[in-house]
Parts: sequence; structure tokens; C-alpha cells
Amino acid sequence: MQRIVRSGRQNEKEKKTSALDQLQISILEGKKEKKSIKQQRIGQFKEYWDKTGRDLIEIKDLKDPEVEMINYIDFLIEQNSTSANIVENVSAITTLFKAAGLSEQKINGKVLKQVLKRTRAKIKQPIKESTSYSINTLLKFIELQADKLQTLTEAQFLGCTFISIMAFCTLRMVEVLRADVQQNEDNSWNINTSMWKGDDTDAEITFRPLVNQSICPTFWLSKWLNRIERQQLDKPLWWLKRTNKPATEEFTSKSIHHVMEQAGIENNPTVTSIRAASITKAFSLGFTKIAIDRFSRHSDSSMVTLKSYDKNNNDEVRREISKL
DNA sequence: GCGCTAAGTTGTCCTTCGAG
DNA sequence: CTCGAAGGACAACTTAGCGC
Repeated sequence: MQRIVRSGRQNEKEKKTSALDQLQISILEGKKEKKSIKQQRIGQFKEYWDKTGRDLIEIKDLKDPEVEMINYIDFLIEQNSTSANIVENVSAITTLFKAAGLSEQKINGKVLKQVLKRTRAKIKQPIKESTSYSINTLLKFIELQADKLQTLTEAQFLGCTFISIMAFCTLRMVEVLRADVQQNEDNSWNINTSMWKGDDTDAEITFRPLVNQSICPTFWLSKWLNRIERQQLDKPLWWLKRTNKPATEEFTSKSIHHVMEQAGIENNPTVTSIRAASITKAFSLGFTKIAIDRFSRHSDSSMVTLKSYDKNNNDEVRREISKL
């Protein structure tokens, strides 16, 4: 499996080099194409290069591209460039140098890495301690909607069903979207989906009816199937009557956002935030890391949760420590 | 409004480094 | 030597925005 993936990546690289050949030709001949960001950077570089009184063609014969790059960085710092700009410049010029036929080893050496270290550090995204909203807000809203199913639009219905599923099994949106379900004899439901991230395996998740029926995925799923009048797998699960097609990713994403907005969640958070909120709640309930790994199906949860999930915990830890 | 594309974000894999 | 942490590269996922 892995080998196949790798050879795929290599193909990508081959494609890139051929694109680079074109880049090389257009740059070295000085042609102007559409302005991409990368070319703007190269324009900035050309300004610097012209000041040194050389022709762009001479890049090919550079003895020590690394030193050249460092000089250029100094030049940018003198001009009070932002850190982000410098990093992007280096990336663009590396591409340019490579296109001109210089070897990567010569360009990207240890010294350059050291020089860039401080600059890179400045643009890193900090690990934020922003508090995420509580998943309870969403669940309460869905509970309310369950009483007035008839009045919901198709989009609202879809959004509620998705949120219910995502809150309880932390699948990603697309994973739910390509899933299929079936009802078992004991009234539990199986969701079959394939995960492309992570282990690249199929997942089968079983929902059993919860005490609180109104927020239970089983309830929403059965109502959804009623609504689209599906008999025995004759249609895809997320079939929309309105368009007579399966729901698209974009439409699903928009519906979920819409429901979240109606539930009174501010700042328009992303769809994955549902996953995050759910995992955060699991942590605050005191489940072990192992249980949460299994629940979220992260293979490497410590870093991931630190980066993206479990956002409220630090406050709680501090509060507990402060108790004497 | 829909569908598409490009840009932005998130997650995993792989490598390197340093401590024990 | 082994383990965990950190960082880079890249793939997968999500969203914004545009043209129709």
C-alpha cells in the first residue's frame, strides 16, 4: 500500500519538474506571464539581482547559491520585510534556482537553515488556548428541532442529522458523506464508511438508541430515510429531493454552518470544530487518553489534541491547582 | 443558487536530535 | 540503543469566492 502511495508521489514530482522547465524557460527569457504570487517574489528578487549588475542567465553558473540566498535575505531584512515575506521569498527563489538547474543540496544547506530559524519562528502559529464552544449548545438546539421536524427545510434537516452523527462518533464530514447506513434487528444502526486519512481503513460504527432520543443519531437517521423515501438502498444515503442528486460537499458544509449559526454559535467556526468540541467534552468528563484515542480514532492523539483540540482544559487544570 | 477552483487549514508520515 | 519530541513535507479536508 505504502509503496503504491510513494510511487504516486514520485509521479507528482515528475510532473512538477516538467512544470519547472517551463518556468525556467519563461523566467530566463524574461517573459511575462500571469502574475502569480511566486512571480511577484521573483520580481522582487530580480530587482535585487539587477542592482548587483548581473543578468538572470548567470544564475545557472552560480558557484554558491546558499551564500547568494543569505545575502538576499540580508537585503530583505534591510528593507524591513516581514518574516512571512522572507520565508516565501526563500521558497520562491529556491524554486527559481532549482529551475535553473542548481542542485538542491547546494541551495538548502545547514547555514541557510540556521539563518532562517529565527525568521521561521516568528511566523509559526502559536498553540492557542482559545476556548471552544460547548457541544451542549448544539445538542440542545438539535433537541429543540426534533419537535418540529415537519417545518425543517431539507438543508436544516441534513445539517441536524450530520451534527448529531458527528457529535457522537467524531467522523469527519466527508467520511459521513460517503457513508452508508443500515438498521439492525435490535434497533441499532450501523454506519459504514471508509477513512482516507489515518489508517486508510474502513470503519463500522454502531449506534444504539440513547436515552435522550431527540439528539440520538439513530432517531435522526431513521427520520431522514423516511423523508427521502428510501426503500432498501435504492438511493444514496444523502439523496436530496430538491436537486434529485446526492448532497455535495459544499452543500453539506453550508447546511451545517447554517444550523450552527441558528444554534447561536458565534464567529462561524469550522465544521471540524464539532469534532473538537466533542473531544473536548470527552476530556473534561475525565475519560482516559486511551478511551479518547479510540473514540476519536486518532493514532497520534497527544500532539494533535494539543494542537487542535482539548482547548478548554488548561483553564480547568489551573482552576483545580488553585484550590488549596 | 449552483458548481467549480484555488487558497487555507488540519492531520499523518517520516526523519532527526538529544536524553537516559 | 530506545524513546519521545519536534519539524518539514505532503496529502486530505474545508471554505471562500467567482462565473454562470
